[in-house]
Amino acid sequence: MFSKTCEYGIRAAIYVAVQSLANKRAGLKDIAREIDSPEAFTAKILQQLSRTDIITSHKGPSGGFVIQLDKMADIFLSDIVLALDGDSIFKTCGLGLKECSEKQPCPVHNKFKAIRTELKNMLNQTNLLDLAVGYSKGKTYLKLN
Amino acid sequence: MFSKTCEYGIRAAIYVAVQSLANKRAGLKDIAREIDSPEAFTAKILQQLSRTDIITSHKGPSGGFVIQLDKMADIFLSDIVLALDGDSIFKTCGLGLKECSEKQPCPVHNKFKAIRTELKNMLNQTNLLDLAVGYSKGKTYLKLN
DNA sequence: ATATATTCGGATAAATTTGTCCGAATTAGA
DNA sequence: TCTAATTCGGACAAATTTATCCGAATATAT
Repeated sequence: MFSKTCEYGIRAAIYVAVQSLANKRAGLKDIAREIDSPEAFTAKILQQLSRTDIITSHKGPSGGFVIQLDKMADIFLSDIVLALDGDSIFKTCGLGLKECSEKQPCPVHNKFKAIRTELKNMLNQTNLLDLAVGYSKGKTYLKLN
Repeated sequence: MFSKTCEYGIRAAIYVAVQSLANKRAGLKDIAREIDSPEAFTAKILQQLSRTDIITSHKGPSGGFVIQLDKMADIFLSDIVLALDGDSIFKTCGLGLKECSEKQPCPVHNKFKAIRTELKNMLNQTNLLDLAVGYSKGKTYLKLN
């Protein structure tokens, strides 16, 4: 469904959000440990999320990553997916046709459209604040225990 | 969503079904041309579909690939996906957690579950016969024109 | 029987994704 | 100001997916 980049990215963003809610900066090492992801690779992903203004980074001692509290409810999964995987999951034909449209549909065009619409809606409606709160309450997990 | 292997595989299977409905064998070259796929790669995929008994192959002159007419309505997209991509799309956690379950759900577990269920249902309900008939009627396309 | 057209299967190559390494830049704190 | 902790950015490496090549096996038709 999503690339590894995107999977790690979403998990990292949730963890950063959680820490931000507690007014703490999240450092790379902590993040990688808490979401069980490769550190250097995660660093790259955090950079991307930083460049796309989803998270804020701070260099130097006691540096780390933060998500602005007032933005948190307005950052949706779709924003993260778009930043990391691009819009292919929202647009690309299920059978890989370069041109697939109402006028020239692939054999599964309409059946896929329905599911993609649901996926799109879900990603557009799920924000980081809710995900972070759920995790903080111990209801969800970001790695296996 | 699907791998290239699976995209080509579904398109190839539909084309073979179409030819089978017209009581013709579909040769590799024809298939690759008509679905716009790399020939040698498509050959590998057809082999896999043959080994998993989704299509039948015939060697030698005027050989090629066929789908039994009486099986066609009972071959579903899910069968092809399973044969080529395995069951990961049906099972794997949306955020890549190795253990993700009701007891220990990732933050998007339930939201993904709903969509995956719809996808699963769709793949389980869509058979090759219907797809082939739609294509034969000129309603759908397997490559860009 | 022989020639020919085809699929089969193994090895290999190219492209992409995933992941690592390391020095540079930055910044907080002593 | 100096040191140390951190992110940044570029180059590189490994793994996986996608794709190609070619000889072997097989079957048709002459």
